[in-house]
Amino acid sequence: MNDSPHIGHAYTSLACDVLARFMRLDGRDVMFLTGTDEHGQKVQKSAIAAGMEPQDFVDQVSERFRALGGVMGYSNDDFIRTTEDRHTRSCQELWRRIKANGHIYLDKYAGWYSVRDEAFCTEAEVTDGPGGGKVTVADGSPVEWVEEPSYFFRLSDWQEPLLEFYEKYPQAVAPESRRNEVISFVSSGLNDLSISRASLKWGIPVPDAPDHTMYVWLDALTNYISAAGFPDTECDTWRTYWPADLHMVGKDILRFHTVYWPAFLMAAGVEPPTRVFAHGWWTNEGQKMSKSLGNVIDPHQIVARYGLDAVRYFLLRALPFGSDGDFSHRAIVGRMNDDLANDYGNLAQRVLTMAYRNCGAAVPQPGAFTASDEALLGAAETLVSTVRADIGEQGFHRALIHIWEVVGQANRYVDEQAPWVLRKEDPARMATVLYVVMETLRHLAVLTQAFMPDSSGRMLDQLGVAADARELAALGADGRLAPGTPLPKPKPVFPRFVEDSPDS
RNA sequence: GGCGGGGUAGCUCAGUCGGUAGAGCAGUGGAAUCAUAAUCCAUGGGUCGGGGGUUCGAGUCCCUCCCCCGCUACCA
Repeated sequence: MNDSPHIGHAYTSLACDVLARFMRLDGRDVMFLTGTDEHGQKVQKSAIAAGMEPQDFVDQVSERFRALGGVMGYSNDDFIRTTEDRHTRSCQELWRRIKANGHIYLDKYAGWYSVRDEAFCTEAEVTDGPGGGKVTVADGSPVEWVEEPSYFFRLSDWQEPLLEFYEKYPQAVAPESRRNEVISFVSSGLNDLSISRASLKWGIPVPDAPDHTMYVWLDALTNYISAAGFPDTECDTWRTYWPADLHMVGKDILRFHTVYWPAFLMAAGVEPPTRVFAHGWWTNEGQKMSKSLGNVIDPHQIVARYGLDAVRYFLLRALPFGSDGDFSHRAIVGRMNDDLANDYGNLAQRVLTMAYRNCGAAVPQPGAFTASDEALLGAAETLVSTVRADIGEQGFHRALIHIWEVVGQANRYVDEQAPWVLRKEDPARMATVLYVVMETLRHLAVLTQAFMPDSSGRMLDQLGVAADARELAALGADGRLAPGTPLPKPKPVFPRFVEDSPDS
């Protein structure tokens, strides 16, 4: 972390947030962790470039990441910084255990290091750069020659155990295509990994060898167990939450999380996390985002422009989770207006307004349900198990598609039943119809809470659903809306996005 | 070079065990008028990247070629 957060950072934690919120609504005990990794040469260089001391620099940048959580509405339980004491203790203990188990040895490193990638490179991975220096073949990052004493991790010993691990836990790397990549990489053989730098000061000192600083990825990855309480493996958080059920990462850091990290942990005798999900990257209006192009999307700006819940919805609905995607104005406006305002928001508005005006501003009293009524209610009540399964495998976009199938079904039901006709001809039947849709809306709003907490909460307010009756357990026939419950005057929940007129 | 994933309606994409192509958006026509002019219905003659093959029949299996993306390797 050496700069301000952008949409990619926001996306990673957003997915975690939706998952965490959904699990909590489902009665699960969740620990949702995020934070900042603050060590290494890259950070040190950025600090110098900014004319600051490293600590002051990371204080500032970390604060921006913490603030992002407020802007995006994250419900994280902890926020860890790798410059905290708890993390230093944890890292050094992890090192000691790996070393005590015989997996670390001292040697000399002579080779290339990419500061930008924070990775060591083989001779084959570098080439002559345009400016005369050497750069990586992969993305042209400058590399520098490093020749110094270094501690090494015997990664080469972990090829078989890792392959067995992937075999034993088929879900350990997702999506499937990433799992293939990782297995293919590990199968091709692993080299021992340099895990300390003698020439770097901004980092965690190696135990009993203070002139060495720990490799930034060994340091950074360890944050997960630091926050879980390591090395105190008797504490509640550790016993409850480790091994982690999921690490959510961008595809650029897949290897660190699925090869190095489980190997480090196994070498220390600690159980590795059971799943790592690598999500894709965003482009901006079809273009790769980069600082030099100046088209990096700032989460603050899009939230200010479109609203938080619209952004949250769009990011998770626009593409299959795991794929790359494009953020475009046209696309997000389409989702806002079509899915949110027209289909979902207007469904609520049209029905709530009728109930408010024609049923004494209260939840209507339903009569006997017809087959049509039962069909819609059944679809709504079945939804929870579908969505639970989707989210359980991080299929966020599938979950939303399934929810919106019921939104569409409800709109068709309203048109077929035509409660505005029933109002004159059969008010009792109208009350039943309105009740059925409101009960459907209750299910929809409860399920969309994880994605759009604020809007969904307002919709539940308008349905007269009590604050303590909004968990998944309240879904189904047992938790149905109580007829006679007073309703507030309906207000649109999802605003349409109206373009500024070009001549104004 | 190897491995993996793709190339399907104007756009974004679905297409299970092979049976003569689907959704959403956009467009067109209509219905309705409760509602955020929001909804609903009807309407999609696309060589399913090219070519060849298997089959009674292939986006859907096999071969080959082209293009895109990812991982990985190599460059005497």
